[in-house]
Amino acid sequence: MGRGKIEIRRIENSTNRQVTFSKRRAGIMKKARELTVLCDAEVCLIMFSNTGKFSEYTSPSVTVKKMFDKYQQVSGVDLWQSHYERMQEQLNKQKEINNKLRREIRQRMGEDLNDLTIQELRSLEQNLDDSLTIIRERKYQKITTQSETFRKKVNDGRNADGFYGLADDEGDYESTIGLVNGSSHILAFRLQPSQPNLHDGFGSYDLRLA
Amino acid sequence: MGRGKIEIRRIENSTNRQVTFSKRRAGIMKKARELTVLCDAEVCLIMFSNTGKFSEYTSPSVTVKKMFDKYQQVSGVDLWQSHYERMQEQLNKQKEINNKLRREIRQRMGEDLNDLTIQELRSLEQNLDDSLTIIRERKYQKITTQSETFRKKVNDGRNADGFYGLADDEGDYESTIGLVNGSSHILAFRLQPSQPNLHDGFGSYDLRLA
DNA sequence: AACTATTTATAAGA
DNA sequence: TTCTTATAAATAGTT
Repeated sequence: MGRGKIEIRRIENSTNRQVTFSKRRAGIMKKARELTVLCDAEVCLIMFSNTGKFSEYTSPSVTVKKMFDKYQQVSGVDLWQSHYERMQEQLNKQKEINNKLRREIRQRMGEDLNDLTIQELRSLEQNLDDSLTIIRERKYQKITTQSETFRKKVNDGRNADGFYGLADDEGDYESTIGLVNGSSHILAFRLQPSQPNLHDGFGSYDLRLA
Repeated sequence: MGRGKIEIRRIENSTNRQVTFSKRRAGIMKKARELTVLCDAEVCLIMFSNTGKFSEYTSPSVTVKKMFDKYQQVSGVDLWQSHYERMQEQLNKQKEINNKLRREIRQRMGEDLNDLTIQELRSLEQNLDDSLTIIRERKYQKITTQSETFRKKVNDGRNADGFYGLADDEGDYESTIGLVNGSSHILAFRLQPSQPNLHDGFGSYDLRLA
């Protein structure tokens, strides 16, 4: 459609090619626009010239992103795949680590011990024994500090009529603990009071489900 | 360009609209193809008809995905963002859970106890004490079973010349355990021998780094 | 960037 | 749908 017929093959003259691109780009964009309006269609046209120049037309009713999403749906091609897979892999690794940590904790609670060898059981026992020593020490240390503080407070105040020994204070704490323990939830002693939003749909903290 | 001139406005007759879509779709695709060849351009054309029928043309030198990637680069629009963010969020949640689990384990090892109240310390202590009881029980049970098996094996064989008591068997296991313990790595008792590929770049099992 | 001879696309009809 | 064809539209080559 012009002064002469042309073969559909690459235009070797660079200037000519550029000019033809401009003309035909305008033409095809007009066609896209017309198709959109006449036929109530959704059209997305993206072009890069030889020289990297970018042009696009998208029907007013949609966006490139929407067309893209739609394209994925109908074509079955998952355009995210490479991005998605990489992240999915990371996620799976995290979940795997998660499961191992959960198992670790379960074993430290005396569950899930069947696969352990006697050596491992001994090692675990020793580890727990050592930890228990440290924790007891810490507890006593804290109790002592706190009862000191309490006694000081009481003595400093106007009613210096009592003496609060270590045993009595321990008794007071005992009753407080009653609110916390008794739950069989594995993380009860730490997570339940202070971390309310742990159930996120990816894996709750119920380690028995892991 | 036809028997009569038409206005560029939605064709109300549905059949007509369909027919026109078909014809013009063929036309625009031909144009896209010609533009690709003549001008050495990259073209991506995606269309959905009124009725949801999908058609596309992509220059042979590229793919739809490449075109979209390029589109993102030049347009600045990040087409993956929403997907990416959703996954990133999941990943962060997993990491957070992981950190909590790691802390849980650290505390069960007697570390990171500073933030715990006395009640929590007591609860932890009790929990560890109970667990220890269970683990000891399991260990003795396993040792007994194993020494029974061993004794039976020896007695069943031709040299029924010895009696192996519990203490002796334990002694044997003791020496084997020597290979496992002694490591201060937190998961030594379980993970080191059987899970070699834990260091994945996202966070090693050294809980002290968490 | 305009012009215009010509080719090409397509609206309407069959 | 597909083909036909009169006519509108696009555009190659030119200025």
